[in-house]
Amino acid sequence: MDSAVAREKALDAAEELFYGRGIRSVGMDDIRGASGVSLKRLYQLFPAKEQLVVAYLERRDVRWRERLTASVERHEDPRQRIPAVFDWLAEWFAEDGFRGCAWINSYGELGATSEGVATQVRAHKEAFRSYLASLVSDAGLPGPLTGQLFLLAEGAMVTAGITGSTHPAAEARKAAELLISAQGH
Amino acid sequence: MDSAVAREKALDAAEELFYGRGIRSVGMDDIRGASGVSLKRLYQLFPAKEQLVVAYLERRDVRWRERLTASVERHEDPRQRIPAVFDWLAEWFAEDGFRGCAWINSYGELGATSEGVATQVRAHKEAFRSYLASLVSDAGLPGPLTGQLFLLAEGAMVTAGITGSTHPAAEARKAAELLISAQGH
DNA sequence: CAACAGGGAGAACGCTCGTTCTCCGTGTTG
DNA sequence: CAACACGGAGAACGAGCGTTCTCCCTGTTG
Repeated sequence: MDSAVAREKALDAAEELFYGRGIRSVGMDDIRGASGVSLKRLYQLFPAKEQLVVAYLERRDVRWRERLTASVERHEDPRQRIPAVFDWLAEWFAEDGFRGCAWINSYGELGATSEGVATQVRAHKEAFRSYLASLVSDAGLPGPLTGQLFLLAEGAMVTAGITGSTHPAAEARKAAELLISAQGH
Repeated sequence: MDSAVAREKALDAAEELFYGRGIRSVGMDDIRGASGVSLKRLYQLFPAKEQLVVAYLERRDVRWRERLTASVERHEDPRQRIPAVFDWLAEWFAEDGFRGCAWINSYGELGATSEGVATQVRAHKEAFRSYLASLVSDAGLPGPLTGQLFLLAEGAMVTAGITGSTHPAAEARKAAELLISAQGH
């Protein structure tokens, strides 16, 4: 088995297990069992568990933002792209096995003890925020709206994760529209 | 040492350590060391670690909501009470050792594996939401505003926790005011 | 064929941790 | 004083886990 393939299999298993059960409750042996990648190979690819965790967060970040932008950019009109963010959140919340935001969860679990994890989480949130900023700017809306939309999105993710409902996405979308029409020129 | 006193000391230590470092990274022996309550006594008071965790979240919930309401209710005018929620969040975020919302963090860490913790978290968030609902209703504002304010507050807590800044509270307050004037009659 | 590099299975190691147990000292009660 | 309940200190136990090591098989190279 190719080294790149083993790496992907390991990350697939890591993503499913870490996201579904939390990071500390998943052992390296669980990763081996779920991925079929031997411990020896796992430790060649990721010399310590923390590096596997960071790699999991990194790959998920890339994919998550790709999915978001692909969905949002189906709309040509920059004014429609902001509500589309919340529509995509609703789709995400409805997925099987949704358990909240992987980065918020990881931060709650390891933010205080793992610098690598904390850094990944901050980078992901910063990237999301700056994507929102670009949407706000492209729509000709005032910059301070960005932070407000960001808070609504974060609140929706947390609340959907805790309650298991998709409704926060619609609530946040509605609030976003009101904020836009209150502040758009 | 009185049993009630030992219980409070144990909970004091639990609160400081669990909140500051995460729950799984704190051992019962750490609690003993920080509280001065022997292991024997700890296990008399809380037959398993999970029960100590739940008791920590319960006591913190009561105190957190007391502090919030005490601060909010210094304002007589029901219209001023909603912004006051966000002002109090700003004070909370500025406290030494602030590391985000204890319930969101606990949920990220243990929500998937501990039913007791998940239940506590949902109860706390439900209580907070229904307090907001009462403020909205007392101010004569439309019910759907509640969910929007709730999302702003949750987003602010998460973001303040991750970034270490108090600014999300002010952003959320500003957004809340705009939503109120957009929807107030 | 001979030598060897690579990798798999899984045992082993060392540490942490939740929980329980042992031993001992102290204070109280009759 | 005698008997005993209570609680503290900390050892002990058993499980889980991150990480490494051993042993063996297989395929490749000269």
